[in-house]
Amino acid sequence: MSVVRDTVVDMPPRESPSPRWCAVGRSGTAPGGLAAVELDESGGRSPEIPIPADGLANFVAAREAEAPRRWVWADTPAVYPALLTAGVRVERCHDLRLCHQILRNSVLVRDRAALHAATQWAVAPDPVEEPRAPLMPALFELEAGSARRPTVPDSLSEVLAEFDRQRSAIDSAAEPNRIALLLAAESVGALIAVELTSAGVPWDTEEHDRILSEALGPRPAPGAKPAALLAVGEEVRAALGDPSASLDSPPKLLRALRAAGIEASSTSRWELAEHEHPAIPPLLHYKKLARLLSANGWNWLDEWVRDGRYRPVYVPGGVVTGRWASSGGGALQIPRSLRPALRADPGCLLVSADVSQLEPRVLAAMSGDRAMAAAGAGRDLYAGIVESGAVATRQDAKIAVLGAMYGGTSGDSGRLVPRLRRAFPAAMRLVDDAAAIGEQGGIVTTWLGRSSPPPGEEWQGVQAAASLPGAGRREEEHARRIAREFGRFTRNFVVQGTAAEWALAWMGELRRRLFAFDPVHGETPMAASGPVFSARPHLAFFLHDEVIVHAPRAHAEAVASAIEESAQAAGRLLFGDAPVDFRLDLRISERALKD
DNA sequence: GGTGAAAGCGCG
DNA sequence: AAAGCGCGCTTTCACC
Repeated sequence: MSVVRDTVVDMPPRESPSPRWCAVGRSGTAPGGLAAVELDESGGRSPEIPIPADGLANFVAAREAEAPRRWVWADTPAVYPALLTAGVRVERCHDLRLCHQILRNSVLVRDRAALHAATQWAVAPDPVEEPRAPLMPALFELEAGSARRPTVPDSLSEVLAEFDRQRSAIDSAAEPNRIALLLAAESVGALIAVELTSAGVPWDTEEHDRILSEALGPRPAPGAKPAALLAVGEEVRAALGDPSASLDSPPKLLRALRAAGIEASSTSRWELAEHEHPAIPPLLHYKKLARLLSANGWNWLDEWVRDGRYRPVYVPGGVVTGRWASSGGGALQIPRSLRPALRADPGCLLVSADVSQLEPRVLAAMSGDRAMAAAGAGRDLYAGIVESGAVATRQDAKIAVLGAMYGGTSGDSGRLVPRLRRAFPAAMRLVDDAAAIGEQGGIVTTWLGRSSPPPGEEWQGVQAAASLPGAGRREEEHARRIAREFGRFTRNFVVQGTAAEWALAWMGELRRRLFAFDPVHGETPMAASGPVFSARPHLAFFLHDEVIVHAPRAHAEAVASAIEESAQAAGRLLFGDAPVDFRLDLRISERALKD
C-alpha cells in the first residue's frame, strides 16, 4: 500500500467502508448499455456489472451510499449533469480526461511514455467548443445528427486501460509526490464546475434591468440603441464638430479624433484619458455605456438568465496555468457594477468570501519566505510590506509585488522590485528562477506538479536563427524580446498555477463541509437550484480567489465559518505548517455588493 | 455569406 | 500604448 494511493489521493482523506474505485463506461458486451467495474488496491477487478440503460442514476445513488473510493470516468461533464438532475450527487471522482492532461505534461512524472502513446486521450484543452454528446439516459450514446462523440474514449475497456496507465504514472512521480493531490483537486473541481452550473447563480432580473435603465435609459426596441447611449453619442459628435463621426469602429473613430485635433494613436480608454479635449469625457462615457450594453445588456439577460438563475459553464483546467476558464455568458467577467443583481432567494443569504492577496501569499508559502509570510501574518500583506520598511506606501507595495510576479521591468515597478528582492530574497529567487528557466525555453512546474507548456516551434526557430553566426541585430533583439516574454510567462505560471491549486483545495474542502449541513425543511428555499442543492447551502459562484455560497438564513453564520476553516485547511493541505495564513474578506448579505 | 484577426474592455 | 501575467466576449473589417 503506497502512501500515494492510501492517503494523498483522497482529498480530503476519509475512511471508506468500500475502499474500491468504481469505473463506469460503455459496455463492451451489451451494445448501447453501460457497465461498471470495481477495482481494489492490489489491482483486483470485479466482473463487469451491467447497468440498465436508463438506470445510471439509480446505480450511482446506490453505490454512493456505500462511499466508494472514487468514481472513475472519462469526462465529468458528460456524466454528472444528468445525475444531478436526477437528484444524485457524488462525493468524489477521478476525471480521466483532466488527469490525463496533467500527467501527460508534468515533468515530475517519470513514466509518461504510455500516456503519450494514448493519443486518443490527448484532446484540445477546451472541449466546449463544439456541442457535447448527450448525457442521459443513453449516457454516451450519439444522438442522431446533432451531437458528436465525446472528445475522449468512453468505453469501459478504454476507461480501465487509461486508469491503469494513470496509476502507474502517479506512482512514478518524483518526490515529494504531490501529483495525486493535484489530480484529486482537479477532479473535485470538475464536479464543482458542473454543480455550479446546475445550481446556478441566483440572479435578480429586475435589479439588473434597473441598473441598465439607470445607465442607458429604458430598454429600447429590438435593434434600436438606448436613449442615453444616443444622447451621449451626440454629445461626442458635437464636441468633435463632426455630426457623422462613427464611434463604434476604432479606425473610423481614430480618424474623427485626428480630424478634431486629438493626436491619439489608438482609441483605447487609457490613452484617450491622456488627452485634453471637450470630446474626451463624453467619449469615455459613451464607451462605458456601449460596453455595458453589448456585453451584459438586455440581450445577455434574455439569453443567460432563466427562472432566476444565471447558469454559466465553467471549464476546469481551461487555462494553461490550471485556472478555470468559462464558456458562455462570460461568467468570469461579470462587471462589478452588476454584482448587486446577484441576490439570494427569499429566506436565504449570500455568504461571499474573497482571499486577500492570494498570489503573494501562495508565493510566500511555496518559497518558504518567512519574512514575506510574516509581512502577511494577521494583516493586509501590503501593509506588512510597508511596515517591513521595504517600500514607503501600500500602493508601492502593491506595484512591487505585482511587478515581482508578472516580471515588471520599467517604470515604478522596475524601480520597486529590486527593493523587494532585498527584503524577500527567497520569494524573489523562486520567481526569478522560474523566469530564467522560461527565457531558456525550459519548463516550470507548480507546487503540486502541473508543468508549463514548452515554447512553440516558432519560438525555438527564432532563438536558433539568432544564434547563427550571420544573425543580425534585429534578429538578436527579437530573440531576446520573445525570450523575456516567455520568461514572464513561466515566472507567473508557478504562482498563478499554485494559487489555482490552492483555490481548488479550498473549494473542495468547502464543498464537503457544505454538504454536511442539514437541509432546511418546510417551505423549500432555492427550489430553482435543483433537487440536490435546494434547501441546503451550496456554492453559487467562483472567480479565481473568490466564492459565493447561497444558503438558507439559519445556516449563514456557520457557512461563513466553514469558508474560513476551509481556507486554513487548504493552506495546510498544500503547504503543511508553513506559517502563511490565507486571510479572507467575508460578507453575509442578501445581495452581492459592488465592492 | 462565413471565417478569422485585431481592437478593445471586462474579470482575477 | 501599457509598463507586467492569465483569460472570454463583442464588434468591426478584411478576405475568401
